Amino acid sequence: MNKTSIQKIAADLEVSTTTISFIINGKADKYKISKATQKRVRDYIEKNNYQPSSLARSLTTGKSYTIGFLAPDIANPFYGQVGKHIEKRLFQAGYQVFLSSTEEDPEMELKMAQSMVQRQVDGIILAPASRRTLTFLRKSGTPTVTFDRKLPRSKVNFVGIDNYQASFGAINEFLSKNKCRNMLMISITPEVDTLKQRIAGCIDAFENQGLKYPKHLNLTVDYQNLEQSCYEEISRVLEQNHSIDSVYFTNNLTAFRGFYTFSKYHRSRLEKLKLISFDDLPFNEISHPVITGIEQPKEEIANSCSRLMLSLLNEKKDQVKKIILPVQVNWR
Amino acid sequence: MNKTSIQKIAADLEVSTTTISFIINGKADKYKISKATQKRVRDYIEKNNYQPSSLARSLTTGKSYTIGFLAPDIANPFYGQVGKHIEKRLFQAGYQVFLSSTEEDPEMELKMAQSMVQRQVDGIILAPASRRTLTFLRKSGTPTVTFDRKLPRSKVNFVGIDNYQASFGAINEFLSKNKCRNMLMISITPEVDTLKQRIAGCIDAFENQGLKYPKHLNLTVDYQNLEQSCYEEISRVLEQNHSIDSVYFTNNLTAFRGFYTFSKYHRSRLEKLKLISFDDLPFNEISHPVITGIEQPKEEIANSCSRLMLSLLNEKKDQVKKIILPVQVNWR
DNA sequence: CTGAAAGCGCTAACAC
DNA sequence: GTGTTAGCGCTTTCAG
Repeated sequence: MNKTSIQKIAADLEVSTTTISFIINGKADKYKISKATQKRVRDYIEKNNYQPSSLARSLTTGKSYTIGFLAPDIANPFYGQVGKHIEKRLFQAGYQVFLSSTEEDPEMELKMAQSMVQRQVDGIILAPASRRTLTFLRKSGTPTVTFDRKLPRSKVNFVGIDNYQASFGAINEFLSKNKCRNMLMISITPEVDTLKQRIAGCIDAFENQGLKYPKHLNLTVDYQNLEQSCYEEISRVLEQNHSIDSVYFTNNLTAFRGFYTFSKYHRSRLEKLKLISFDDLPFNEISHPVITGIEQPKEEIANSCSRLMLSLLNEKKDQVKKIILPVQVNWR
Repeated sequence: MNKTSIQKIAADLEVSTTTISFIINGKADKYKISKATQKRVRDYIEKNNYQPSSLARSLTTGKSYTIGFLAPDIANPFYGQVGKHIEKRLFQAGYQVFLSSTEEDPEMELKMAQSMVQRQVDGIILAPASRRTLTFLRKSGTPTVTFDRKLPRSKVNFVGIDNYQASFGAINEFLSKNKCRNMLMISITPEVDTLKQRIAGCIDAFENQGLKYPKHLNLTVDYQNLEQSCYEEISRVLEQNHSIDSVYFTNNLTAFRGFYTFSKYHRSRLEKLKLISFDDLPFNEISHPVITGIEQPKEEIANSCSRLMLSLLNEKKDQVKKIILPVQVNWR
């Protein structure tokens, strides 16, 4: 059992705790601990499977070498990938990352953030669902990097894309390429700025083409009840409107579930539609029909978040950075 | 900044640390702290945004109320979902879960497990990639629950399915239903027992039907290089063999990537095939053709893991449990 | 080269 | 009802 402690070793080996601490932390040579002592200590550690307590260490040093990662849903391909890459990156830098899903719930998010702060994470990377969390983090003095979502007028480090521009650009080009006019747009409840931006970008792209976006085709489905809600909304619109010629899924959730609905219940309509989605799932490539995808640079986002966090941690400059990365449209 | 401590409050408010500790930990009434004092302390805490240090608390109490979760890949739908549910469950029980991806790498897995033990997690739930990690965990005395993968002859708590039986049952029924004889089987490098069991189940199902499984159709693709490897292996077999009538994807990775390969490069062949996969992705339902899925009860697995862990934590009985859950075949 | 000792923030047995 | 105090396991300054 993990009862070994630095004191015990000290007692058993009749050396002082200092000596052991130095050896464990690679300062043995610096403090010129004799090779013999070093070996004795190392052997003992090896033999007794001793694991130094990070807790105690963190308590003394004030650093825990842990980073919290909060996203709405770790099982979502986008957040999952970003999280995984960040984890890998920071692990290489000596940090352990704690991933958690907030389920898009402000209470939950705040609680988790608090819990992490209490555990003295050195920093937090998050796709914020609520401003309260951010306020809390600022007050607590925790180095924070946000990604994916930018809350209007908040002064906090950010890594992500320009949702408005990305959406505008892609839809603009889409409209030039295809003679589509009646574009169904499917979004989840757009409390988050991200989705509002994407929707606005689309509408403005229509305008830019001298068209007017048909407002009744701007659908919102319920995040908590995606399958059912998709089915109802899509069916409703299809019954009313026979001239839909294209669909814009504004994120990967609506892309999959929306496509699913069409595929299962409105297959005949599907064939004739031009499809485009924000976020690009591997699935987009082999669906029938294929779906053009606006792809976020997940790995780049993860890298930037990691780098930014590390620089925050090391350099302590509290200048706020916004890193905006380009998207890539995969036309199909 | 987070410099407030219980001592500081004590000094400022001229009460003792004990009093504050009791109030924070909900023992105020038990120890009959006066309402007035309680209020003063609570107000102070509120106002100064005081966050008690879990580190210090854990150090004293020996409990950290954290659980580690290790899986090969959090971004994989199966592990991601299981992880997410466990997280939710245990969070309700007052525990925070730390999810991490091991990338199927024994070194990495061990390192992460060690790091977690050093942080004094109260327990670890993992889909083990290597026995070393398990040995380490046993030695360290950390309550451990494994899921998904069972290492032969290891005495450790386990939650999962019977891969052999599930595979056998499904393929057996598949063979009765469909007149298939030439079944391509696609697996990733089956170092893990899980996949070996699934393969064996399939082969025995053939035998059970009085058939002999055509060994050259048992394909193995490279986990690290899935896309390329799938392409090469599948193409190679298809060139040699024109009578393939069905495909068995032995996990969700080969299911998606295998289907992808067929869809992109061998579409014409795909139409005539009967498909079945271990693990059932939402995608299976709307692919063309559809894919029958052997579905693991992800939520049940998560629940059982959580319950088992909690009972380990509370009851301290070290009797080893193996919980085997049934699968469900979604015929399509 | 090594040891003594203070202190990180909190809990809880024991005192008053 | 509230205070005192001894740890929890580690780091690190200061002595020797």
